[in-house]
Amino acid sequence: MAEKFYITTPIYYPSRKFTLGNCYTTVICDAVSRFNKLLGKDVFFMTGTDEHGQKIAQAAKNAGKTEMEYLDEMIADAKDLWKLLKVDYDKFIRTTDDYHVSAVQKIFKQLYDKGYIYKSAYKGKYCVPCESFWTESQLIDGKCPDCHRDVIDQEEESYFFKLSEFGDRLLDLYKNDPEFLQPQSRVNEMINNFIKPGLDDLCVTRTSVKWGVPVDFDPKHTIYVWIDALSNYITGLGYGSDDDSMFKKYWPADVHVIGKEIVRFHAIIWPAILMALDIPIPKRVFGHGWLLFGGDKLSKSKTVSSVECVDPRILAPRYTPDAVRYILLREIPFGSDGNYSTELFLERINSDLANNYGNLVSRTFSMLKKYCSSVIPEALEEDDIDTELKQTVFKAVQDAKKYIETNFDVSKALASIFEIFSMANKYIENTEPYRLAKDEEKKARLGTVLRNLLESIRIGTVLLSAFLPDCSKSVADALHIEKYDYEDVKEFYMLSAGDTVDELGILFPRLDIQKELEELAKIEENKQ
RNA sequence: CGCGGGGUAGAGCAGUUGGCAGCUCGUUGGGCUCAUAACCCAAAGGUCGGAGGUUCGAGUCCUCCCCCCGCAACCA
Repeated sequence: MAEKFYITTPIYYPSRKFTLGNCYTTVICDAVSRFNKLLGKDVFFMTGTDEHGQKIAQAAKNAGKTEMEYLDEMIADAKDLWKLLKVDYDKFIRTTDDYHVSAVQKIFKQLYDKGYIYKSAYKGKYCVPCESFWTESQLIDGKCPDCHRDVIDQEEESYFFKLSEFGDRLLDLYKNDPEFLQPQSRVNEMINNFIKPGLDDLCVTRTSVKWGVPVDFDPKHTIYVWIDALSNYITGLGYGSDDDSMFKKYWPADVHVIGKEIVRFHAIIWPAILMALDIPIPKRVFGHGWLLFGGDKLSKSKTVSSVECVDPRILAPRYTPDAVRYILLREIPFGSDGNYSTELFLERINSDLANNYGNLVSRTFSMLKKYCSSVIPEALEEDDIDTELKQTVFKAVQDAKKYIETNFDVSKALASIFEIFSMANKYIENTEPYRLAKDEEKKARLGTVLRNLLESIRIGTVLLSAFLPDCSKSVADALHIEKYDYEDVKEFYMLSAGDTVDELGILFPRLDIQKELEELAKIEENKQ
């Protein structure tokens, strides 16, 4: 039976439309998911939305809608976005789904029955008009950060989760399984900042927030974000429902991919909840860096400069979904932050997609048509230079797998694949097929060279299918590649000699960057 | 002294256990002509944030200082 692989994005909060930052996390997961499918694994990839809480209720009210009307629209938009970016998830969970709500109530009851949840009082600074609690550190000049009015000390009856009991077990977890939290630099941050000073119990219900899952045995309490949202990773598999076969099959998760801002919740609170429930903890938590936009985090809370156009809904149709996926997957180094700018995006399209990959495919197909009537030739010989090409290709194949499997390092994996195309471009220069074509006696050599090029393109393209599904499919279709399988990229000469390849258009037209920047600026102006 | 990350060529970044400072893009020059003014080769460009120290030798180890950025517990 195929090895299983369960990967998740966080569930996003739809209080605003999703940004490129949400796309980043999701596209990483999609690429890792697709790559593991390529490796033959039984993959389950889940994403979704966290739909409860004050801000959703407020956003719905502002829009003059009921919560569900508001949410259904936001979720439709989110799903359109994932479709646009070719995100091939297996399940989309909404925390308003019935099975999730009832499972969360069961989880809450289980924790309560086991003695991990108790009733007490939450003390905090309360803003009456905003109906919100704030911490000391959130206050601005001692006033409410939202409306800037005075806050009062207020107590509220609440249930608490005994997080404080799990410090030692969490330390053991990090110690015994150093791979658990990636990148590992975050482990120290967790230990020094949170565990060493001592964990406090966690307030897990609110009476002041109505839009949420009620505690079934004490309905004036609403289950607050932690237990509701984090549980999605297991309720989405049917945990706490009548049919938990998916849970049995796929849990524990192979990886939760998250942004670094929520590492704490996934490396401390979530494992503690699972420990309390006697459920195995996920194998890995990967906290990726941020897409920085002119030095700032590309978040929904900060306004994006109007000169720059960063809406994936505009970029993907204009420059292809693959191009958007490429910049997201390639530009951010493993575990740290990466810079995004429109200029960089356009330059990457030109240098990597158009010049390197697109042009390689274009010139190879063109020569094949001119010199071989588009018929795939046999490779009848092997020179040193051919061996060198093959070695580079095989190394890239291994490296791509290694980077994905050990670190989810999509950026380096993609760089490895592009090594193949760079090498193939050099190979053309060094073998000069256009010169061989002029000499009838060198026909066999010409055939070998073109065949080796086609095979390199085939291998690179199949690997690329995990990252850039559209352009790779065009190339694969033209070459009549039917199945995408990692086993097939470990060998040369898998294409059928004598088969005729199809015509293939330009994959990525070269862009005039100045002109595009001006065009995008115009689009941005018209939007306002 | 709260914790952590970072300061390396015009830009974005790599630099393993200390051993000739690298990569990509851009720039400049040359080559090729199959190709999307693409491709290939070469060159220019860095006092590795600053000051001390250890060492035969420090981007790398130690000390101090400066600058940038996150986190700091209930912000989804």
